Amino acid sequence: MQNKQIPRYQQLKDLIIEQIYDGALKPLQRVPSENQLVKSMGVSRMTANRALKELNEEGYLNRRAGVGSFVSDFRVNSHLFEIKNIADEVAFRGNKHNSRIIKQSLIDVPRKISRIMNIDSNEQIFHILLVHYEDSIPIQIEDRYINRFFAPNFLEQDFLSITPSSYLSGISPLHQAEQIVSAIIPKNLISNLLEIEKESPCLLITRKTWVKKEMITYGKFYHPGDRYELVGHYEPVKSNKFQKNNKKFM
Amino acid sequence: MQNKQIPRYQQLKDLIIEQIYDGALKPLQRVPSENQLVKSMGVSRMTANRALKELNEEGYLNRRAGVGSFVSDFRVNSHLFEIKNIADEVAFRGNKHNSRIIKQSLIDVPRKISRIMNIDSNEQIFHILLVHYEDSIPIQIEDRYINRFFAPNFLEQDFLSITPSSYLSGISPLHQAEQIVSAIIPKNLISNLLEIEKESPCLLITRKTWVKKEMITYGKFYHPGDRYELVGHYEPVKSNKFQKNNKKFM
DNA sequence: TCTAATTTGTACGTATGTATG
DNA sequence: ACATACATACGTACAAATTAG
Repeated sequence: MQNKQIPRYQQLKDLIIEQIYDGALKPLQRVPSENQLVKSMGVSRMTANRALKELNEEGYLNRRAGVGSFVSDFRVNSHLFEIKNIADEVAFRGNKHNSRIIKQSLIDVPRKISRIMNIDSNEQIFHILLVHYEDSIPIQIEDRYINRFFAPNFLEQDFLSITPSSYLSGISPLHQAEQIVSAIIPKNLISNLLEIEKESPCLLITRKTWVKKEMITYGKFYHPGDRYELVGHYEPVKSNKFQKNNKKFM
Repeated sequence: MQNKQIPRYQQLKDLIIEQIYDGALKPLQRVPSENQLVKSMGVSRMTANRALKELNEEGYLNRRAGVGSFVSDFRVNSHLFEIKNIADEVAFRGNKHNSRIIKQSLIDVPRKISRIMNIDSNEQIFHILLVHYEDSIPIQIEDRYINRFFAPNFLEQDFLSITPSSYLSGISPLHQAEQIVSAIIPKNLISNLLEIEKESPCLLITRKTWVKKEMITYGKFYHPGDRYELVGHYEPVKSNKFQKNNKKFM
């Protein structure tokens, strides 16, 4: 612990976050206990406690009294938990999720994608187009481009058994994400795949995700307007009950 | 400080939150300093610090070193800051917001609203229907019901100069909110007011808000699909810079 | 401009309680 | 019963920011 301007607890946090992002600390792996940090880092127990406590609140770690502190399993639910995995959502409603792969290929970067993702246009990129079903009813079309260096084994994945979102967030937790929601009348290809009338409205979610300041995926997610709703529930954190409940999602 | 099961810092927090909700502590008002709490509550400074620190992080208070701790001004931006005020959004984009009031009245509770809001159907309720414009282009229709006991002076408000959202959250901060986003083709009344083609898609946001476990408002917000987007940007809290920046919104 | 007082921010040391294995 | 680890709590100290005089 050296730097003077940055508080020690923050330096500790940054150190651990860095190791998580670098892969030195992997999901579910144990991180040093408070007392170990006291010895190895030369800080007080309260300082170590604050660092680990805040990392827990921010979703990087899970802590259990009497057990220890562990890196969160971002595959289940990342700290960016607003970004939902469609399969989990369906399962949560007690229904059966499955999917149909329309395309899964390595292609030349389309002009538009090249601009959006800032990738050279004579590079190549993974593209996937698939339909998600809830109890055999189409509920989402996923039309997504994936940086090929981020997920080199993308083509070999079986996306019938694991969703692309789940696979991708297993490689590395997201650092940033952006979602834009709009209402549209989709093109014929989309309405056919969703098995809806030609002029029916759809929710279109355009999502960008980043890892280390680099855009990793860009995708469009189409939902039938009458079969899907984005639900948001907000309440202030009033008691530590909330934090404890939250752990169920980790 | 008495109770045994609940931690003292939590009891302190609950006490202050209660006073904010009861109106004993009003927005912008000063709350006791850490040292005052040490004396009056018989807790240690660290415990008082933890309570006030967490209330700050949760948005109830604003704290400044050398100055003190103050109740947040929920009128500007509540801790449920995901619930945006349309006028602020428009202003943020550098455009001019204005609105047109179609209805502003006290009516018998419609059957459907009675069920949703759990209000006796021979009671009365406020109803407002207005169109929000961004640079004179319709951007949102607000169709909202408001519990008349919560906002007794609702009819006397001039909603051309202050939005209903802003007025309502000035009465009391929200305790809970729910938003459901869907894509629809609106009825003629709505498409006329939004000045869009008959079969154009719209984003429909259905919003419920609660204060003290009681539903205070229920409303539908219609946006032209091609003129409005819900944008969400997510990134993990990596440093305390984030918290400091957040204060700008208070 | 300087000083003192107040308030928050950070940090250390210590102690006790609770949960877990 | 015991050791380990986190949770809470008290006491103390100094630094940084701000305000009042």
